Amino acid sequence: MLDIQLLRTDLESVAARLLARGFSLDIAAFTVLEAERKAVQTRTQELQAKRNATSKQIGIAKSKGEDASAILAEVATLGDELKAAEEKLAVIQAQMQDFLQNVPNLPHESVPVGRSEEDNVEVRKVGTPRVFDFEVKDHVDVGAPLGLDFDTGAKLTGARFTFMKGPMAKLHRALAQFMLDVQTNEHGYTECYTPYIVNAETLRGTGQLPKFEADLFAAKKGGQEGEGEALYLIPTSEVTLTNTVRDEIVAAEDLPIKLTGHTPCFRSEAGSYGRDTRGMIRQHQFDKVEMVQIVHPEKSYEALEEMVGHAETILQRLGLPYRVVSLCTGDMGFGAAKTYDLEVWLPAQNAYREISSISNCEAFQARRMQARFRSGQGKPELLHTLNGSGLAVGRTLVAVLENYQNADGSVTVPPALRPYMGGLEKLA
RNA sequence: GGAGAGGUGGCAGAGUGGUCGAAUGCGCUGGACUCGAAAUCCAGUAUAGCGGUCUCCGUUAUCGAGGGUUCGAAUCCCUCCCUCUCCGCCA
Repeated sequence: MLDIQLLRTDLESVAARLLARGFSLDIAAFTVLEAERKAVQTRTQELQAKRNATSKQIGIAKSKGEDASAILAEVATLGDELKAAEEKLAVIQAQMQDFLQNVPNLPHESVPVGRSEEDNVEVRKVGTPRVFDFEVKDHVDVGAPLGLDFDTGAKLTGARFTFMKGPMAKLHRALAQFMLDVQTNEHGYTECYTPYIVNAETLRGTGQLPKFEADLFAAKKGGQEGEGEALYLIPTSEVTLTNTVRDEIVAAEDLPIKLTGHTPCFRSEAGSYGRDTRGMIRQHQFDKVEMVQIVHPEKSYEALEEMVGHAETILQRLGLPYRVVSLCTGDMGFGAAKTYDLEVWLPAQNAYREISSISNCEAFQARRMQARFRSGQGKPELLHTLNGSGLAVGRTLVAVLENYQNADGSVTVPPALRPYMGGLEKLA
């Protein structure tokens, strides 16, 4: 959520900056709503003040044993107008809230301007794609004999669910543990175990709601019909890790807060049908090791670069070639002020594919969450929040299978993972 | 799932219709005392919003959340959420 103060004072330039990311701010609607708000709020508060003052006098009169009926008659006429004004104000404020909740974050000045993926800017390329002396198979074909089973996933649940067995399941677990160990032991993140099901307020905090409900899975208690608050499966543990500071005022000394966790992620991704239908690139359920940092506003861009490095470490240790891309204004997510994607080399696709996305949301989420910090005797200030994958486990598995495949159908275990695989060097 | 008790400021805890944004204690900040410290004393100490003559003044809202009764609600009524204790069940 943007600072409404900014919209009031600098509407035109906010609109211009949002246009760069393809969002057209309804200036007229805002202006009308804001004018109405001001008039109704002022009037409402006048009436409330009058009511409060009069009621107080009634109290004083009665306590002295005086007759209060004259004052009582005076305030009696206030009721209807006050009630109408309060109701109208509530409607306007709800409309304003709804308006603000649907406006995306402002892009940072360093973000390249562009319309789509095409306009993203490559920052650096690391590692050299391996040259194969045989015809490479994609991860579906490499994985099948090793326990990567899409048919069973489809039988149990439906399309875009995967079942893994034997070496595949073990490799998957090894990857997650390796990532978690690096982030906690070497990069200073605190390991967390979080709920996989959250309430709507939590999703509003990080910006998935109200705008992106169609991308989520909802859950209800067995046998329950409609009643009760809706709960949702987390689409990423950014949601749970970031919301730990919702409605909190943390001490400045406790910053930065660095959290990590390994969780499944559930995404219905309505609208992505037809894309990446083969294999486990795009699933309704996948695992991810997430990094979240909650920092002082002045430190957030420093933290962003640092987090990109934390994610890169994983790829480097696994010996996977990748590139770092700075997303353009048109390709960034709703809450991000700046985003870097890490794209890993997939030989079967002969392309780099997204494996991590690291964003600085500045105060966008913090404002929604009322997540603040206080230094000394100062006023509470909004924090900055950052999140990034370190990394997506499923896609990393895909990358390992494709990059480490051998002519005989076996897959070499990257040395970094061997301690997690009982020293195993090859999957066959 | 059954029975009961609760949710009040940074914390503890009082307040069952009226000058209550809320006693008191602790904590914290400033000051006095002191060579300095402790102790003691004095003062201050929530958040958000709105308006203005905008380092200040005025005003509104907030006592788990939402609704209701009332001129007036922390206090009464309804719904929901959460916590605790005991029993049951379960991993």
